[in-house]
Amino acid sequence: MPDRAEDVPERDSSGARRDRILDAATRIFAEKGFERATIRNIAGAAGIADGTIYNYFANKSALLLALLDRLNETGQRESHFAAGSEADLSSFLRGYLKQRFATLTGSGSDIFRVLLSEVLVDRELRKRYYQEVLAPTFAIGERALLQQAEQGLSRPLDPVLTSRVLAGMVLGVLLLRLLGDPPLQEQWDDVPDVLATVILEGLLPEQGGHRATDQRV
Amino acid sequence: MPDRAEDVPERDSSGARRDRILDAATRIFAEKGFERATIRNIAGAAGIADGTIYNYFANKSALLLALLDRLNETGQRESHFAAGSEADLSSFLRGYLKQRFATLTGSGSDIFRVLLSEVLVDRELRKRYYQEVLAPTFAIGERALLQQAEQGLSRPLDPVLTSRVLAGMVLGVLLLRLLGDPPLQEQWDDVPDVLATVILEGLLPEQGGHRATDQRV
Amino acid sequence: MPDRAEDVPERDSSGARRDRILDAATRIFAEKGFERATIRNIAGAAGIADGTIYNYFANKSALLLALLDRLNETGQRESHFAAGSEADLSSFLRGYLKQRFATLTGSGSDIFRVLLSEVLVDRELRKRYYQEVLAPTFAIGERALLQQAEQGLSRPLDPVLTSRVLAGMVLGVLLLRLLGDPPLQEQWDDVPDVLATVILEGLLPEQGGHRATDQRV
Amino acid sequence: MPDRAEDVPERDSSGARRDRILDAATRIFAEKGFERATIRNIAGAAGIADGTIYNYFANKSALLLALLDRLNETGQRESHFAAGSEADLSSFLRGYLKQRFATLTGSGSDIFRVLLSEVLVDRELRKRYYQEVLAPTFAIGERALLQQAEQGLSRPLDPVLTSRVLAGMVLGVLLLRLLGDPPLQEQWDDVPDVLATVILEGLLPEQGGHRATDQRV
DNA sequence: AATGAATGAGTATTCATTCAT
DNA sequence: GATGAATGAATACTCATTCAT
Repeated sequence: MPDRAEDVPERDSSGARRDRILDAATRIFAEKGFERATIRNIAGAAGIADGTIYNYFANKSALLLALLDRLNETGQRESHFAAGSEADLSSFLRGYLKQRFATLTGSGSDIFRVLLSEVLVDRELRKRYYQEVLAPTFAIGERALLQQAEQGLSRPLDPVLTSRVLAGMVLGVLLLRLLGDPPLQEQWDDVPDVLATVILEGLLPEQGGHRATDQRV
Repeated sequence: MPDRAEDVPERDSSGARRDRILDAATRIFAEKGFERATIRNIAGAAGIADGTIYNYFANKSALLLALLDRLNETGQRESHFAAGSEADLSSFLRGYLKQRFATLTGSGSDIFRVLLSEVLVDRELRKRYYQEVLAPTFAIGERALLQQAEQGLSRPLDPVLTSRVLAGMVLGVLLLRLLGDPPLQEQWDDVPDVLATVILEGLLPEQGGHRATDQRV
Repeated sequence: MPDRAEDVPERDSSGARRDRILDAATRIFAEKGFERATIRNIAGAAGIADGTIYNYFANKSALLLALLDRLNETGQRESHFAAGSEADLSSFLRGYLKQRFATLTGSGSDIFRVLLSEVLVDRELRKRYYQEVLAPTFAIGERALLQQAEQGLSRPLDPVLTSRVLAGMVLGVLLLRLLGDPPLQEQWDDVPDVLATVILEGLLPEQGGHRATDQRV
Repeated sequence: MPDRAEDVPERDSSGARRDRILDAATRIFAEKGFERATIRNIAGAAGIADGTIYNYFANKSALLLALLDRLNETGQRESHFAAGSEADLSSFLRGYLKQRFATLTGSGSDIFRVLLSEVLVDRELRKRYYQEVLAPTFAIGERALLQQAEQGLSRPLDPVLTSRVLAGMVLGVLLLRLLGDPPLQEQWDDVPDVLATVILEGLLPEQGGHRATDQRV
C-alpha cells in the first residue's frame, strides 16, 4: 500500500508537512468552523503534536490566512487561460463561470465556506479578502464588460455595477449550494448554462427570435 | 416615564426586555461575530445582569435562533403583498427585489451577516435556515416562474434552477456589499434596477429594439 | 471552633475573600517564587476555583502589585509615630530601625522576599517599587540627616549618600537573614542595637571616652 | 582568523564555546530574569542551536549554577590579596569594600542580580549560595574583626553580628543600586568612602576631634 | 424575576528537552 | 559534536452557565 500517505506520516519534507497541516485544518475548519476548531483537533487530524503546528504557523489565524493564500493560488493558476479568451461575450462568460465554479467546488468549497464565514465577521480578514480576491476579479470583469460594450457586443450597462451583479450571481449560487440546496447539489453541472443564459439573454421571451446564443435547460 | 425606555431600562414588560436583549445581541453579534461575542457583552449592552439573559433564553445559541425567527417574521410580513402581485414578470421581479433588498438592508443586514456566518459553519442551524427561509422562498419563486412561463411571459427555463439563480443573484449582490465593496455600498439604490434589467433582458444587445422593459443605469 | 476561618471558607465578605486570595498568594509565592507559582496553586490554597481569582484581580501580576500595596500600607501605618520622633539622632535611628525591622519581619518578610526577587528582574515593577517605597524612604532619611547635621548632632556627611548607606544597611542585613544566615535568624532581636551602635559610633574605639550613646552587644 | 572570535563563532574550542554560552546566558538572564529567559534566547545570543546548549549543560538550571561558580571564582581570585592585608582596621575595611564593590559591579552586577533574584526564591540554590559565598565571607570577616578587637584596634563588638552588619551594608548598598537609585548610580565611586567613614567612625560628631581617619564626602 | 459571584472545563500558546540526521 | 524539528506537558486566562440571595 504505497499511496497511504494519509496514514503513514513518516518521511515528510518540510513543505509536505506544512501541507499536511493545512489539509487537516481545512478538514477540521470545514467540520466545525474556525472558532470551534481547536489546535488540538487539527494537530490530531494531521497526526502531529500540538506544538508542531507552531513550527509552521505563527498562530491559529495564520492557518486561515494560509488557506486564503491557497485558494488564491488555485484561482490564479486557473484564471490564466480565462484571461486569454476575450473572444465574444458568450464564450468569455461561459469560460469565466466554468473557472469560478471549478475553483470553488470540491475541496475548494470547504475552504471557501469557512473563509467566507470568518470573512463575514472579521474586519481585518474581510479587508484582505476584498483586496486579494474580490477587487482583482472586479477589475477584470469591468474591463471585459467595457470592451464588449465598446464593440457593441453587449448592452451599454454600467460596467461597475454590472460586474458586481455578475460576480454576485456566481457567488450567490455557490452560496445557496453551500447552504445545502438539494437541486443545486444534484444538478450542479447544469447551473453554469442556466446562469449563462439568464445573464446573456434574460428571462423575457425572445421577440425577434434570432438571437445568437440560445441555450435552454 | 414613557420616553426613558432606551436609556433607563427599569420597568420593562417581559416582552420588551426580551426585545432589549435581542437588540443588544444583534448589536454585539454584528460587531464581533457569534463566537467572539460574550454573554457579558450582550448583557452589558442590554443594561442587565448576565444571569438575567438566562431567564429569557436557554443559552447563547438560543439567542441566534431567536434572531433567525425575527428575520423570518420580518420577511414574512413583507412578503404578504409580494405574494399577491402576480401581474407581469417585470413588476413581479422588481417587487421581489425591492422586498428582499429592504429586508436584508439596514439593521437587518447585521443580523443577516452573523446569521450567515454561523449558518455556513453550523450544520443544525443551516438545516433550519434552509427549511424556514430558503425553501419557502424557492417554492414561491418556482411557482411564479412556472406561471409566467405558462402564460408565455417568460422564457421556458427550468423553474427549479432558475429560481435558485435568481435568489442567488440577490444573495450574492448582498453578500458582496457585506464584504465591503464600495460601489455597492455607495450606489446601493441603483442595484435593484441593474439587477432587474440583467435578469429580464440579459447582457446581449437588443436586436429588434422593441422590448417592453428597457432600463439602463 | 469559631476561629477556624482558614478551614471553613463559607461566608466570606467580598473584602475577606480578596484577603484570602492575597494570603494564599503570599504563601505560594513565598514557597515557589512568583513565576513558578501557578494560579491553580493559589486558588487551591485559597480554597476557591481558579476563575474566581480573576473576579478580584486582573491577572497574576496584579496579585504581586496588590502585595506591594499591602506592604506599603503596613509600612505607612507603622511609620506614623516614627515621623513624629525627631528628637535626637540616636532615638530617631533606633525608632527607624525598629519600624523597618518590624515591617519586614514575620509574614511581611515572605512578601518582601518574593517582591524583591521580582523587583530585581522586572523593570516595570522595579520602577514602581522605587517610586512607592524607596524614594519616600530616602526623602525622609535625607531630611532627618540634614536636620541632625544642622543642629550639630551628627557629622556633616552628604545626606544623599548617607541616607542610602543607612537604608542599605537595613536592607542588607534583612537580605542576609532572608538568605538563611543562622546567626541573624537566631539573634534577630539584637541586630537593631548592633546596627545602631555601628551607625552611630563606628567601629573605631572611642578616643575621648565620653560619647553620649554607648551600646554594645 | 584570530580576531573573528566574537562575530564568527566557527571553530571554538570546547571551553570557549562553554564560555560563549555562559556569556550569552548572563546577557539574557540579566535582561529578562531566569524564568522568563528561554533556552532559545540564549542559544540565539550565543549564535548556536538550541540543542547544542545541552551538550555543555544538563539543563537550564545548570546554567545558573555555572554562573554562580563563575562569580565564586572571580570573588576568590580577588580576595587573595585582601586576605593578606591584615594591617589596620581602616585599610582592611577599605580594601574589603573595594574588592566587593569591584566584584559586584559592572558585568558582575548583572549576574548578581539574576542570581540574587533566584536565590531569594529557590531553597536549594539559596543553600548553595550561602555555603559557597556568604559563609566563607563571614568566616573571614569574623576572624578579622576578632583580630582587630584583640589588638584594641576596634570596639569590642560581637564579631558574629558585626560581620553580618558589615556585609549587609555592602550588600544593601549594592542592592539599592540594582534597584535603580540614581544617586548611587551616579556617585558610585564615592560610596566606598562614605561607607567606610560611617562604619569606622559612625554618624555622631567627633568629640575629641583627633580621630585617625576622618573622611567626609 | 434579577442579580452577579462562583465555577471549572476548555484552549491557544510556550518552551525545556530529546533525538534522528 | 552540532543541529533544529518535534514533542507534549504545563499554564494563564476566558466565559457559558448556575444558583444563593
